[in-house]
Amino acid sequence: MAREKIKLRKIENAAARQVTFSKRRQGLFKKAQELAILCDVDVGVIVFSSTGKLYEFSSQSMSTIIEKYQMYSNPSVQPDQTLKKSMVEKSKSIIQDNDITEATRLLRYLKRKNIGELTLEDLELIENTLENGLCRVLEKKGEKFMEEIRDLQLKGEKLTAENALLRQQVMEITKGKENVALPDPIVVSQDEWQSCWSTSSTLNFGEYDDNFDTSLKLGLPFYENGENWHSCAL
Amino acid sequence: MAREKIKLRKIENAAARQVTFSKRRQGLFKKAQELAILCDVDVGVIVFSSTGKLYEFSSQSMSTIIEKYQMYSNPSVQPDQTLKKSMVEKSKSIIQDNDITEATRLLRYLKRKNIGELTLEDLELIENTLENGLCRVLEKKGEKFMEEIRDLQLKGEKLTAENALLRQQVMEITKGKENVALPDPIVVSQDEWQSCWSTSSTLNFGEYDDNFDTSLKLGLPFYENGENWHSCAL
DNA sequence: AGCTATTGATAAGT
DNA sequence: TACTTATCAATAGCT
Repeated sequence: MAREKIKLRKIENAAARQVTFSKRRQGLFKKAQELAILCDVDVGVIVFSSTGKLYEFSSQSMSTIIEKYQMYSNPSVQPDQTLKKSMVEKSKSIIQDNDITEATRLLRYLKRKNIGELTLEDLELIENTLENGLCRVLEKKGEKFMEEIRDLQLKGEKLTAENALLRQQVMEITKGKENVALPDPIVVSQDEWQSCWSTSSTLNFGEYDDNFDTSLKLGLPFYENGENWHSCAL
Repeated sequence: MAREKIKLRKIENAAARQVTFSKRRQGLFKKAQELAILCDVDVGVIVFSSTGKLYEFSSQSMSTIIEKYQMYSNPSVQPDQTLKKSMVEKSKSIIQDNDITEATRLLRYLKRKNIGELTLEDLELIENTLENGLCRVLEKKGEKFMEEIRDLQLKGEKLTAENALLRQQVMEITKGKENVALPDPIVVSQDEWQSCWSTSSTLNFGEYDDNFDTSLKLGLPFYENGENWHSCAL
């Protein structure tokens, strides 16, 4: 945000990176401070430099904030019984979301139509779809998806933790009591749990991608090699 | 920083304060994100609204950062062991899929360009994108996402079942032995588990999104409006 | 939710 | 390392 726009990616020059780190860290803390005061909220910011050094800002005490955070994200509750059967159904209905369906239908229509035959109406339809439908919907979907996944992750963590605790209890109780017959617990190993992510890595279309538009905000040219794209203001 | 300068003190008007809170919270998270990427550092931000609602951003997993923080400020305490920390990262990479990025970049461009100015070349590009990229990719992406979620669900079910079994074991063993002292298990209730579909409770970034689109399908790239790692890329 | 006039943050340069 | 300044980015007040 200054003499030149910079791309949102790791600054390679170490010195420059250090300078930027100082400046932006200050800026971030200032913003946090302002947010806390203006809006009367609690804010905590933790930064670990690449060398492992800790920088922090908090409107109140950091430990208080962390405590609150942990209480919030790890509330202990009541025992459970059944499983969550409705989830799959939920998933299904989710997938056939209306807006997406509409948008996809449009796109399919466009695909069939000869490109030369597109009318202005078609184009406006495209734009409207993109503008009012797809973009926002997809955006929300991305967010929502991430929330769902993170939520599931949290639940999984809790369950795993509880699981470990329970298993430990059983171990302790039965210590030295080989006469106590117990059914083998169904165990989901941590490996298996984690594998649900590593197996899905094959589902990743690309690796970490440098082509990714990391420029700050809008305004970068788009398809830098295609001459007819140069003029576009994203 | 706008039409008028404001004083650095609590905004008295509740409505205005709420609006500012939304805007600046987004801004703060964006700044945090930029700092993390540009300077290759770990950043965690926790915000508690005055109503007690949690908002957070973290470049890695928040629990990792908090662990590090506690280790740093209290080296004697060895924090609990690693759960699936890489999952959030994985999620991020999933969201940053390449094809999607390309396709949505095109759409973003189209959104800005005056519809009348589209050249034939543009139109061909649209078609190609739609034909080869968007539809198929988005579909695939939706599937993948669902797979991820289903996978997590399965793991969760297994864990839940195992927990129930373990708890039963503990109950039986300790039956009539009130002298056996056991820590209370951390339990995730069914309600809570299910609620991960109906609410975005703990990790919700939006404020009053009653019209929030609960449908899910596609995850889209990354970073534009300052939402942390999920956002519109169109 | 969008839209701008302004203020604020900051990348380079000194 | 700190200061300066041209630019880019965030956002306050409105609609």
